[in-house]
Amino acid sequence: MSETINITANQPEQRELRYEPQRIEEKWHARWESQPALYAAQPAGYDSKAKKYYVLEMLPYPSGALHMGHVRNYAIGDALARYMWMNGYNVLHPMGWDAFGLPAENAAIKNNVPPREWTLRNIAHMKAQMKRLGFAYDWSREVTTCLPEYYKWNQWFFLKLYEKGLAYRRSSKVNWCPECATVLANEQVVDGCCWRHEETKVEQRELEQWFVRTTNYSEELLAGLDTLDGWPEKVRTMQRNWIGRSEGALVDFKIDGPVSTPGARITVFTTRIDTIYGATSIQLAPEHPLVTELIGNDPALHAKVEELMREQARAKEAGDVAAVEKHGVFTGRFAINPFNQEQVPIWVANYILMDYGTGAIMSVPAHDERDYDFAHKYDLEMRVVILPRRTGEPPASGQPEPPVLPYTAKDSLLINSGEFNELSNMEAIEKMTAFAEQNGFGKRTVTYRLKDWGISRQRYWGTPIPMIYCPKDGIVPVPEKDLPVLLPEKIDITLQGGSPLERVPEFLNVTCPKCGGPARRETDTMDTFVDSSWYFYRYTNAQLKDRPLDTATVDYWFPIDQYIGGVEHAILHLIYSRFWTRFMRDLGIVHNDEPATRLFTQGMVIKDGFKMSKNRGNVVSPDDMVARFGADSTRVYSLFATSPDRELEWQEAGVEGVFRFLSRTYRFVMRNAELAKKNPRGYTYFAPKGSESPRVRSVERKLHQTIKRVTEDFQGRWHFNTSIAAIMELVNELYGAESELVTQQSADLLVEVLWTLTLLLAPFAPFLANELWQAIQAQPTDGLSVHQQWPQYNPSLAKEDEITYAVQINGKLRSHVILPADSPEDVVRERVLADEKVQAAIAGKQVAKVIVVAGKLVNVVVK
RNA sequence: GCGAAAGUGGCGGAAUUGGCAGACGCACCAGACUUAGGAUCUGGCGGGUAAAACCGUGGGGGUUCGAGUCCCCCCUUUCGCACCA
Repeated sequence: MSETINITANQPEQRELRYEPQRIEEKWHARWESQPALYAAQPAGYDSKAKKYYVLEMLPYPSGALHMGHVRNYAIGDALARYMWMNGYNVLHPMGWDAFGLPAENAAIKNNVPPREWTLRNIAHMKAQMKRLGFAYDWSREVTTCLPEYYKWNQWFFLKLYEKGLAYRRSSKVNWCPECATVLANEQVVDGCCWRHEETKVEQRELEQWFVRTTNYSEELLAGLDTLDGWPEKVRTMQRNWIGRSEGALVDFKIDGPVSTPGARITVFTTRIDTIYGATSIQLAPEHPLVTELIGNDPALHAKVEELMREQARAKEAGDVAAVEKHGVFTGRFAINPFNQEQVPIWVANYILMDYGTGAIMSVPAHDERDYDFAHKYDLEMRVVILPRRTGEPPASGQPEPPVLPYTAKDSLLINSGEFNELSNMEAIEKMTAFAEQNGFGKRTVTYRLKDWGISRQRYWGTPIPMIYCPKDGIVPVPEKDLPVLLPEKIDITLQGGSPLERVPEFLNVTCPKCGGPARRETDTMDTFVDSSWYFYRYTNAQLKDRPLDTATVDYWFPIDQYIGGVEHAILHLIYSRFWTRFMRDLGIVHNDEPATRLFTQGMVIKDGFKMSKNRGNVVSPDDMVARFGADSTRVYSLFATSPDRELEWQEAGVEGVFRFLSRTYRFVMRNAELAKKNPRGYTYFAPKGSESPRVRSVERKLHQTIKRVTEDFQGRWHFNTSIAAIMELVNELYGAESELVTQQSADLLVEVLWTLTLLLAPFAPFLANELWQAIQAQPTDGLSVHQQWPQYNPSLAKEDEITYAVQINGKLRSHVILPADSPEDVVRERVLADEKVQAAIAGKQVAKVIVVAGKLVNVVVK
């Protein structure tokens, strides 16, 4: 690269014109460090009259070093922040660290360095990298989640959750990752494996855990998605599926024969009560509490049920639940269908889940694929109770061969269903649910797939849960005045046997706040997703000592105008933080329902077709790119290679191309900077006097077209790849017209071009833009940055004077005709038909039609 | 299996509403300047042809004066969901 070639080093006049990003960037980096407020989009107070804009990128985990995915994410956010800043907005653009988590403990074990030290060291390094890359963050608002100043408020929120009944403790089957040696939330299990250890199967363990009642907000979290039209549809769909709302009914089936509790029933959940006359068995989950009683003392049955249970557990671990073969066993007992008083056999089946609905279903093999498979295998009765109704056709009397469609269309028709015959499916659901309710054996209900959020983690490096267990008083919350519950510094971390905090007596042993007697502290810590559920509120006032946030300040800044991050957080972080916002709203400390009105999910950065990873050896280091090409080239390439929503294949040759473009830009501006200095900016428009060259007018037009294109990309689809391409085109045009542009006659325009070019570059290449901006000022610019004003375009100057019409004969391109832009249609038609090539092509034929598309094309249709 | 998105030169990608396919960049080729070039500048660059014609946006149909774009069928890739009763 250029630094190895130094031919011009002893030629001062040329040396000046060589683009040396390292020199420029070091210079501005130092300046921004000493005067951050002038060069980062640092917002005015929350009482500012200026319109606010809160742009946020997801905060990183301080793993050690930035990777290209970070750089891309922040390059997008930074471009937007700078653009909004130049448009006069009061811009909030903060950054912080999602600093708790397991890697710090692993590093502690491996390298014998305390997690805190490891984490803070990584933060220092990554922060330096961010600054070197020129991201304009307001570091006075930095949030680091592993510091007591922050996690104190996690604990405070936990106490509030507990107070409101939204945090509770219970024993339950939980997901356990043996690699992490801790519990995982449902959201953290992907295909039966740990979200951090994709190869590690999650086990099921029975443990006492703290849960947060996210399900209290199921309905609201779902309904809120409809208001988020600034979010990608994909993310909204994923959240809808995750919440999994399902309307249906609970129906009680009495158990036939003797039972220990008189009147014992099996309650099933169904969304298809209309098919209940086709229910030919009841299926229970192997863990259903009634199973033990129903199968009595038969050891063979017990063994069989246990086998079913194991099959189900294995299937869950394997992740591919649907592919597992259905098995079941008949309990020997029967239940009574409350609609027709029929006896139906009760089975236990491995495909029935205890944690959805009631863990019991009515099996309708004729209208449900799964039930059909099962019934087919065990030769159970199938009864068709619903048919498509065809106009004019009498109800079918014979029974079609199952499987039948789960028929739900408007023209469906019930049969074999007693008094409900002849109803359509939808009518039947209404009437049969009402019937069940009136007769006291059923009721309307809604179930959700969303579960409460298990937040206990048996790890050290997280927020201690502020709870105390007293032998006398039971569970006692730590009083607010005693917060924060500090993490002990000296600790021996291993991955075995429960939380490392259990082995720290001075942490574990406390006195009960109620009775003063000896008590035990909770040793589990909080899921780190608690930290990221509300961090963006803290940015609005990161120094606040006595409260997590100041409501008036939050009211000013929220909701976040633009949130930017990876789609991998579509469910986890983005559903927890939506919950947390509602929880805070109900506490009365914020007033918005949703944290962010717009969400943008950027594509991944890959290399050689794969995600960058150390194992694969295809990692591209940002430091290396910055050292070789500079921060500006690295940033601009990450925006230029493709549009921000798409996957980006990192190609070093592409970075070189961008470097060349920035070099060309640098040289053009610098070698004309003197002219700009001598001629103050006074351009209104370049009035054509008839004497200037068309090339000069062409530059003026291109200038305005470029402003238009870049501005529209910011306002619309964020296709910065085309914005940058547009600026490249402008620079190419300038090179072609330079000799005609540098005359005193065109000085006004040239000065305008230099200014505009510099301003257009500012959101993308801030170092270079500031350098060039400074170079073209007549006066010293101390205390000012390039981000003064976004350039405006003049539509009439952007318009072409002449238009080259494409001329087609029968849809095939045959000629071009140049005409004045404002030519009326009949003139266009006339001139085109008079064209030599057109004449030749239509000779001897009859012109049937001439289609004129104004400003673009003419199609002559001939026979 | 269900759902969504995407398939364009050697490569990354342009082409918001149907209107000149391949902008911009990479790679490559040629020329200029040079002692030199991996610097810089200028030009070329989908296939095909001497030049045309002609063929070209995953494949096959269709609508239209005109289709990368709209409709139908199919193929491939990526992502999401997947016994949710």
